[in-house]
Amino acid sequence: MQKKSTEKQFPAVSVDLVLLTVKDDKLQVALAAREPSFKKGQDALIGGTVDVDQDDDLEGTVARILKDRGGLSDIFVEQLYSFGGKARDPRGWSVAVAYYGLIPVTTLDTTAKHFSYYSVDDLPPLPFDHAEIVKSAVERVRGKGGYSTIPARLLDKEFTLSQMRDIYAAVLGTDIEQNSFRRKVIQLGIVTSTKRKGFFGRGDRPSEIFTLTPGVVNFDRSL
Amino acid sequence: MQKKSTEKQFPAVSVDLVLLTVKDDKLQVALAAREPSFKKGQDALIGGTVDVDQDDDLEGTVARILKDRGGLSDIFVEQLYSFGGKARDPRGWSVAVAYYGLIPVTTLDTTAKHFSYYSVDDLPPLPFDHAEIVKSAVERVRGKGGYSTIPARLLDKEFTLSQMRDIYAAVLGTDIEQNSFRRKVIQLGIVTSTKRKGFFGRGDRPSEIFTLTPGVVNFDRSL
DNA sequence: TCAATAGTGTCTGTCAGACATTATTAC
DNA sequence: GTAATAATGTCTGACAGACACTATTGA
Repeated sequence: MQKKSTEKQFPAVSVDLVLLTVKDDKLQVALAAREPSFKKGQDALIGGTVDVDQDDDLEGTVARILKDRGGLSDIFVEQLYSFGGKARDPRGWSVAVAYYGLIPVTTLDTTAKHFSYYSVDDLPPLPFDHAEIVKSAVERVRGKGGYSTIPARLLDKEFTLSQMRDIYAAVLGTDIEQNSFRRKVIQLGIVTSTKRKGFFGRGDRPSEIFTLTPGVVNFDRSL
Repeated sequence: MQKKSTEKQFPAVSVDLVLLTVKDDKLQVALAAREPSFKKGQDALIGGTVDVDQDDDLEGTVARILKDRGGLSDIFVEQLYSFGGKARDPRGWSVAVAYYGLIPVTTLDTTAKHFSYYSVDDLPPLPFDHAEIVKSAVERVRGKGGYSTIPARLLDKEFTLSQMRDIYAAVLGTDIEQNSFRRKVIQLGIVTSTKRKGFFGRGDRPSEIFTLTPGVVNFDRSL
């Protein structure tokens, strides 16, 4: 669509990722020091501009950024919202397509070394409208968390129901009754037993190890 | 962010609106004949490119388009999803920030004259990825419809509970039990009685006239 | 009177929350 | 044995769905 200099001007388009994990039983966001000259060095959302030559689509931009900035691939991400206007960046009209991603803390510990982590309830000052973007992401995850398997993306592939419950409690910020949780995730087929037992939990008694049942993402009943 | 000709190229950014209404007890989408030279005249989503000089932000773009194309203002709209990539428009990399809007059919009848209406379950061929965008919008409205007052935006300010139930049934595509619906919307304070009665419904017996209670948007229980 | 829609009363099965109880390990 | 966590049993109140019933109008 871009042709001559008489052509219409388009806004700058970037992708920003709210990368979330659960660390110390709290929902935390991974931030990275900015690399562009503007506000260089300040902790901000992991992001970058769309590259129309390299990227096939917006998801491609997200994947490229995750690879470049953190050496990460195959991360669960979902589009959040697009923020666009002339005021959000002093350099001019811009559009940020925001995504959020969920990643087990074990994956972050073994790969991405360059991130800083902050509890989502206690953020440092962030540039542009990044604070608002984080807030939206947390709202979305907390909102959908009660009736979807999205928070389970913060777990390793194999997990115990105690671990799963802890993750849900951390994401939702509430206590969850043990038996209700068990009944539900088992009855609705959300998890599948591996028939093996292990000590992944924190207890003395070994617990059954589960995996997510493929394909189950939403459930009607609430937690 | 745009400076010299050595500057990075950005994708074209446009806004597309899925304008929905309930007509003949069916959820329908309003389409307009395209004005740009490319595919001119074909029915497509109501949309246009962001104008960095005229528009303050994306919502401003939506408002301008609604005004220009249909003479409409103060319409309920909500951002849906952003579609971006190099393949969706043969002219090159583009980003469409999609919105959906809900409007009472009475408003459309008295103002916007230039739209065509199609049942969302029986769409004509649409350019670009507009069919996919409509599908997303319908999924979103159906999904959120069961536990939010969003479908009520398809009603006039004053309405009877029968009308409201008809709208919800049309949006969700299901029958809704009369008494459950009444109990719920009244108990949860979703509607407020005007204490007046009228014949807005389709029956012989006059029915109580309600308005939406301001501020109530989501409810925990399902329909 | 009847037809049509508005509105109410009530039963029942399901389920989340609460909480008590039993099971299996480490020490 | 005790401490700790895993897993199960069971009661209860809330509520959605179903459906019968009453109320108020036009014709």
